[in-house]
Amino acid sequence: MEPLEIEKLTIGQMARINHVSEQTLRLYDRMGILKPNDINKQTGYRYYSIRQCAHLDMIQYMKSMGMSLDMIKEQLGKGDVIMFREVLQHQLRHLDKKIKELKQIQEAVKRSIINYDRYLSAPPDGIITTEFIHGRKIYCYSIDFNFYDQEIEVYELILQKLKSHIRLNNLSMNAYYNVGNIIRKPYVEERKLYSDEIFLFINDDFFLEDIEFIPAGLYVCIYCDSNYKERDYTLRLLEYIDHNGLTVTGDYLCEVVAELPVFKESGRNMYIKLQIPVKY
Amino acid sequence: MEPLEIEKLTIGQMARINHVSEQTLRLYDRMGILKPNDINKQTGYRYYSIRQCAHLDMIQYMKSMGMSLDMIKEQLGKGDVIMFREVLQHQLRHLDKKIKELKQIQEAVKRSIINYDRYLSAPPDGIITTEFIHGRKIYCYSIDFNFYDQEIEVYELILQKLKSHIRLNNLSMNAYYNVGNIIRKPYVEERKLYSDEIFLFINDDFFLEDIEFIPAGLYVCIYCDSNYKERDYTLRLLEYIDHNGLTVTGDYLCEVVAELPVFKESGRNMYIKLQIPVKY
DNA sequence: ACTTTACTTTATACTAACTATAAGGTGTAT
DNA sequence: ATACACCTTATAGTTAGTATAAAGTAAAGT
Repeated sequence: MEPLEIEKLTIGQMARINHVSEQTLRLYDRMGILKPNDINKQTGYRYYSIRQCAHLDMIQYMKSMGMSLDMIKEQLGKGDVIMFREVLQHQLRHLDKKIKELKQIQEAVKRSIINYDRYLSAPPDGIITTEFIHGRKIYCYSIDFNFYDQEIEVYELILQKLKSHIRLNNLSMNAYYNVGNIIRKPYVEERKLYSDEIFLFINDDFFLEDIEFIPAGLYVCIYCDSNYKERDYTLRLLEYIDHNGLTVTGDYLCEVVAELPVFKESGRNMYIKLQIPVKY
Repeated sequence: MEPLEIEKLTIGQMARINHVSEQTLRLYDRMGILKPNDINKQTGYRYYSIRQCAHLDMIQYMKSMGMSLDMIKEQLGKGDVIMFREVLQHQLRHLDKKIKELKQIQEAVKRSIINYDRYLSAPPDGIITTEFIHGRKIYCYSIDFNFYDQEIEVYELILQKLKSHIRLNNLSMNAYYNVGNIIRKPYVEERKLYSDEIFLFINDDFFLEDIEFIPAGLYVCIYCDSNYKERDYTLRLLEYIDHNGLTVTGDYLCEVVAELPVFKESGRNMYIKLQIPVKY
């Protein structure tokens, strides 16, 4: 360790022992947060006193609690002890909020990875499978026309509406990517493509009114790599049911398995799973 | 809701339905992240297709997971599906680290508030009290000279060394503000001010080797609003012990109760509590 | 057709808390 | 005397936008 002259630390020494950069110290000087003890009028060299480390410590401590330099300057300049406590309390609430936000994001990333793996291991496009699917909870959102009467572009408008709805009702955006549409059992039985609802899958810990439960059971499914094909594939699924003499036992669901990164800007690029509950 | 021409959304409409600002869309255009579908050569007006909402969604989704715009541009441009999963995994670890950091800061703020309250309710400077104090854990750090032989300015140098030590050993900076110095029992019994160790109080959940346990017991204490007075007040405490015929039962501790915001840049401004365990 | 209003364009500057660089002056050791 | 480490200021870059100005355009009302 270099020998230090305790009352005349150069900017470099001050920076080194406090683990900040010289530029940072110059910035603090210019901002009036920490002025050097002494400045040589001729050369402009800054000289700090070792005692100023305490001040710098305080700055770093306040900074570590998420305060801005302006706030710090204000607090240090004012010196109101009671006020300082309030600032700390406020900081505490702020941190709480931030941690919650990050945790939500983390949940979203985790679910995204799961979806991704589901996509990678999913049967190829166009294949009809019979699967046992566990019970799920969904939140339905009504639209004022038949989804299948419209051009596929209208899908975007519906999504926008749903997003606004979620925003307005302060619902968590977490579930957003697990969206789908539903055809109620009577229409399925009539072989009629009629849907005026879209839905979101809901996590168990995400509580909300108006949640519907989709029971576990056997489903015939078909996977599909573009929502332009949905209509066609749904008809295939219904044909399969008729051909095999199955009985429809509930609502049809079109579930988005994965929304893929859109590489070309030409529209949604998704892998969807069309499913109808049946019994033999 | 205004009527929208699905294939020719102006920048304002596009901004509104996606809840971003027009400037943001212009920025994305300039950065090449999201180019409008069509630009009028004469007027320069940007026109977006409703299908581009999907692209914007993806951008916001990736952003919500903490990716920078540059990363997003790279990912969208490259279109590597497997790579995307890795990016998500990386993001997950990154978020974990950030959450941990925030929690640590939160702990620090909480302790700071407690210290503050302790300070506000503490007896005034110079008063000698007798207190029962609970058991505590400390981490000691040796220095190579007698603390009391030095000018008080050397305290700063010791703190710097301690900070470096903590940093080098990857210890949590959490405990930093609860620092103090210790005089071992034999020296106290000899009424000699000799200390070559400083210590940090350690939370229960902060595990580490070389932790010492300071037992619970009765202490005579004196509070002190400046470390310039420590020597003097320690002598007063020893006099008090002699005068009342008490027996010293352990090490002397000088504990920093609160490090106050340093309002003037003239040095540390702290409230300390000097304490010696005794029996009658 | 004319005006008003709402909307669009570009360019520039600002935010926060630094970091990086250039061009030039200073301190000290050999 | 000179090499080298260090210091100075000034300027620009970073991120992901926001704010503003000055000027051009579209649409609606009259």
